[in-house]
Amino acid sequence: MNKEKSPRKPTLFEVAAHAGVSEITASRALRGSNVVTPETLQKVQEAATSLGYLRNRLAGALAGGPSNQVGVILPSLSNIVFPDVLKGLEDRLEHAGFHPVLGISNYDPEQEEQLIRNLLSWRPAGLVIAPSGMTENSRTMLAGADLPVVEIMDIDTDPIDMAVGMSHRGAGLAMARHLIARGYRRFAYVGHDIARDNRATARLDGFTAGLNEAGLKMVGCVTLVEPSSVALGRRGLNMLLGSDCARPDLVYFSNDDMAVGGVFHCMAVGISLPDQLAIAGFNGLDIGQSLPTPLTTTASHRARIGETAAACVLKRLSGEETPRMTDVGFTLIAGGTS
Amino acid sequence: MNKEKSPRKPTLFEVAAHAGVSEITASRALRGSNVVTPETLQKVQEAATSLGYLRNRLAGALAGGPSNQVGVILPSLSNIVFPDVLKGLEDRLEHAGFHPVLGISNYDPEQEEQLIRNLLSWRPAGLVIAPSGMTENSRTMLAGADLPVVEIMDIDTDPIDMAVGMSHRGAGLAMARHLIARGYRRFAYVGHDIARDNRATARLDGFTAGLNEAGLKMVGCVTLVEPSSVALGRRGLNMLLGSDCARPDLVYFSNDDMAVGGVFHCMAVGISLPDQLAIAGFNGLDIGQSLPTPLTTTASHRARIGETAAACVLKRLSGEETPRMTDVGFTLIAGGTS
DNA sequence: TTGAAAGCGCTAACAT
DNA sequence: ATGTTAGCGCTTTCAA
Repeated sequence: MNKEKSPRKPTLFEVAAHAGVSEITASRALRGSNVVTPETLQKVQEAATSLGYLRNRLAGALAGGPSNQVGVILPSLSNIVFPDVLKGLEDRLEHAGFHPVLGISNYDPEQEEQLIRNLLSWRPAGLVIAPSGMTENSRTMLAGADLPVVEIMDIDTDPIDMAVGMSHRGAGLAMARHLIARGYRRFAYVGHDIARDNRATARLDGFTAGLNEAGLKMVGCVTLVEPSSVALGRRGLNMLLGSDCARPDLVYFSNDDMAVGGVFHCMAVGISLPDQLAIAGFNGLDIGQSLPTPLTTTASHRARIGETAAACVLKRLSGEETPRMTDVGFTLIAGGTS
Repeated sequence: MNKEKSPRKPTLFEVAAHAGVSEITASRALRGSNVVTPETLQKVQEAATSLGYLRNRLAGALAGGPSNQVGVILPSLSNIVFPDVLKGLEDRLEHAGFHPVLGISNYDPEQEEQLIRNLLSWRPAGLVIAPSGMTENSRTMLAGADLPVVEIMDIDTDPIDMAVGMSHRGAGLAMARHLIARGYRRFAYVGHDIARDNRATARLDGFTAGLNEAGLKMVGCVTLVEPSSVALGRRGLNMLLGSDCARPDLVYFSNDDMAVGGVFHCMAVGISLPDQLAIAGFNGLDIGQSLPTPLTTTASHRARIGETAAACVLKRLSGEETPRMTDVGFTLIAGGTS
């Protein structure tokens, strides 16, 4: 396969020759311009099909035509959160015939900078990024690149161009207030590698602020320097309860994966929820809501963030006005684990 | 932002002029050719930095330079399976400075064909695809495109160029044999939208074949025409047990998401696992293994499939020999739910 | 080690 | 409605 030296792919020139028109007419026809007559359109289409012509967008974009590529930089694909965002993005982009060109930064500003440089070198139509501590260079490149740039997930900081997301600090704060109103007083926290995930940090900040408002503070805290997972949450809760801190009445987890792990730990060792211990998470994943007792959590609208970000790029490209900030909000879910 | 008419980005020509060399020398320097002297290299790099030069790979690729884009077509991003594959792919590609350009086919052959056409029009260096019933046109385009093409997930059919995956039929068969050896006899199945997911179908085929070997057949079967999810598995098991089929002693689910839903249903209604009912899934997800009772399942090596596929593309590009078929295998996990 | 020439395949701009 | 001209910014020969 692919061994015989290919007889060079037909170009627009060949197609035009076969159809008996000029190159530019063939180009217009194939791109669906409405100035070509139906007859020429058909001739060109037939020529293209019979020759097996395949458009070369490299040349098209270089010559000043539009690109349909959108750079997308995400910190990770390890849990379902960013795939959900990507799904929303892809969905909306695909409807417009656009494609995401993907880069994963691993929460590393240096890698992120490298990715930005790399992706921009393809002259994409737009860029969507879930920032991981952008460097000065990163900001400069994006600000100077003259394309729509959407920073996603968080709206707690000022964006270079546009931002779509929610306030993670606000989510933590709302959850704290909700739980305090329900009567909980002795709070503990189980988190994952928080140094790199500043959105989790923002939630914890907000949560802590909520406790402070009521004159409370954490009675215990376990942070494990690993990526979040169900297994890690299970282990984390086990550590927390084994430590000599005051027995908490509610444990706030850095996200739902972790919280589900906490629920499983309780099931395994016979702690009854929510009487003996209450649990809250963040994200509103399917898995948490399908538990025998649905998880108390905050639903983040991940797919909607992706869709909205894509919409912002597309709108800007079509010359429409776009909001600088879009808050997709969050939804507190008062489940059965609290 | 982005409003002032941009003063046109500096091109290689500007960089070369600043460095006092020719365009081609600047090009060679910036691409890390080892024929330029260290002095010229430095001059060029300085010029590039001071001008804020950003390489244009559109032009580079059009002029015959290499592309570092790899088309990736997946059927879905809705559960963690394909993101895991994508993660493996991205990881390996990124190390080589390559980027996936993504398309989601939604298990639809027509969309898939459109995506192939679209992605190929960017003249990527390679293409990785989890096929969803490729059309004749799709096969023709891929066979004629003269680039490395890797079909992933399944190795039960003959690939156009290369294939990386596992035998889903074999996985179903192995699970059936294992369970029969453990003494189970009354099997039922709960599945999701199987018409579109032919890998799930292949597993079921294999599983059924295993039953046949032992002179057994399914005592019950529920198939719900929706994407798989924990919630759906829970619902599916509820329906199965409410139907008038013979009471099964083991339920095989179309995947782990579904199976975990089944486990949750049992927990909720007080069916004890595995005494009253046994459950088996497929994929070996973290969530299943973190259950109070770890799930019996077959681990698929998803990230490894992605990594291997990327490696195949990269190898082929560097002129090395590549295997036509790579079987990454699967691992049966005898958990506590059976 | 460096450079000059020639194009990659297409599209915008300006005719006609 | 169609065509002509002139590049887009780079890299591959081929030469010096």
